[in-house]
Amino acid sequence: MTARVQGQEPVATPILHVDMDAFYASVATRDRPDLADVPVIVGGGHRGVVLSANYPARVYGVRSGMPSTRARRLCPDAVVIAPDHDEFSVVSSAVMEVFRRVTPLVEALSMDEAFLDVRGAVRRLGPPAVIAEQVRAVIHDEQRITCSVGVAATVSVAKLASKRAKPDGVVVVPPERVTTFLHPLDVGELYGVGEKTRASLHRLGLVTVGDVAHTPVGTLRRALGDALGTHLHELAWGTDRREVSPGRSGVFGNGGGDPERSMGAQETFSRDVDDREVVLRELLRLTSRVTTRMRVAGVAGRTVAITVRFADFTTITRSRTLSEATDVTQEVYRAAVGIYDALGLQRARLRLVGVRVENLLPREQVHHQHLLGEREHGWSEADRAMDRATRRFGDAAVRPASLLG
DNA sequence: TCTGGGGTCCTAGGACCC
DNA sequence: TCTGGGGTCCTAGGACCC
Repeated sequence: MTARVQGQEPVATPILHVDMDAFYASVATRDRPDLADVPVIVGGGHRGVVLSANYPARVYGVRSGMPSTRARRLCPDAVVIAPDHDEFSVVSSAVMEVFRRVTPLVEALSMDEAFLDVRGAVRRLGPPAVIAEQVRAVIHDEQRITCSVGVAATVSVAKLASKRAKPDGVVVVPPERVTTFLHPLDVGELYGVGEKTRASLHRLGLVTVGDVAHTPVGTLRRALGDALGTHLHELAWGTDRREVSPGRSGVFGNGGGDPERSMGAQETFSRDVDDREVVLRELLRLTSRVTTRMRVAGVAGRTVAITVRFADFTTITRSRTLSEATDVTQEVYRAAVGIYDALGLQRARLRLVGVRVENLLPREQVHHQHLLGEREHGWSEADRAMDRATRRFGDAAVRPASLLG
């Protein structure tokens, strides 16, 4: 397949997937040459998980997402560093800026990886593989961290290629070598295939990507559902046509500015909790965190959902849709408490609670039927006053009375 | 002292409407 | 005395990704 743009020669492999190597660990140690060859784990507080492990730590089997207790057992000598999220976002922004110097067609998938469509840059900068090396050199010079790049005709193949390139390399997969590249891979490598789906596929006797490719779509759809079945078959042949979309990052298909999104916050208690007052205070904290972010983003939402995780790790979510979208702390909190009380938990031991607001839309689109002077209006004013004070005096300056002390 | 926190999308069932 | 069909909204849960 070749991509064409008017006035430009076709480019066989216009898509780059750039992925930082052990991003958090690399950033955390870039000023610590003494840690270069020492196992390093970022994250992993009390009841936490590993955010990132450098390559020396990975030798011991440490992986990101692993419970920190297990990681320390595997590698007791590892240096554990607390994450500095502010620094991560600064580096992330700088890296994304490097990408945008190459092309405006950049889709950030997360802090540390992005797709680049470079078909418009080849005249200026050279073939995609050359661009890939330039990007790597610039990031290394400016940020002192390494990254790996996959180069291919499609985003899904580019993503798999960057994994193959790790660490600190480039892999180009030309169109004529796509199936040769894909088919020997384990099905678990495909984007969207996790533990459960991999197990389902294994039960069907499908172990490699090639196995999936040579299975009728109908079989896959019956086993995995319409969407996933169809999608995996495309991925297995490298025929997925999803474009790089600079707007939003979507997991499946091409989203293209879909407004249906959510914002939430959740927190694991340092010790399991069975006291209603403690839970409610936490719900208020989390709600306030979420609604503050919503007001900054200029969005409101109609559906309030809470998550409750019990001591045994079973997790439930319950939601309630309001008649009107809101960004008012007290309204979201009232809904959250209503949902919580409806659960009727009698001193159950809770590990975590969370609050999420869904069905977000731009605040301008919320039509207010509230009468002036109604209570809601007062709460909204109070929120905005809090926001202003927070901006001027910082987070600790202003908070609901029940969160004091 | 196992198992974070921020998200997205899909599925399935029930209610409700035409 | 046998059961329609969509379509949309809402809710709950599950799977997945980084």
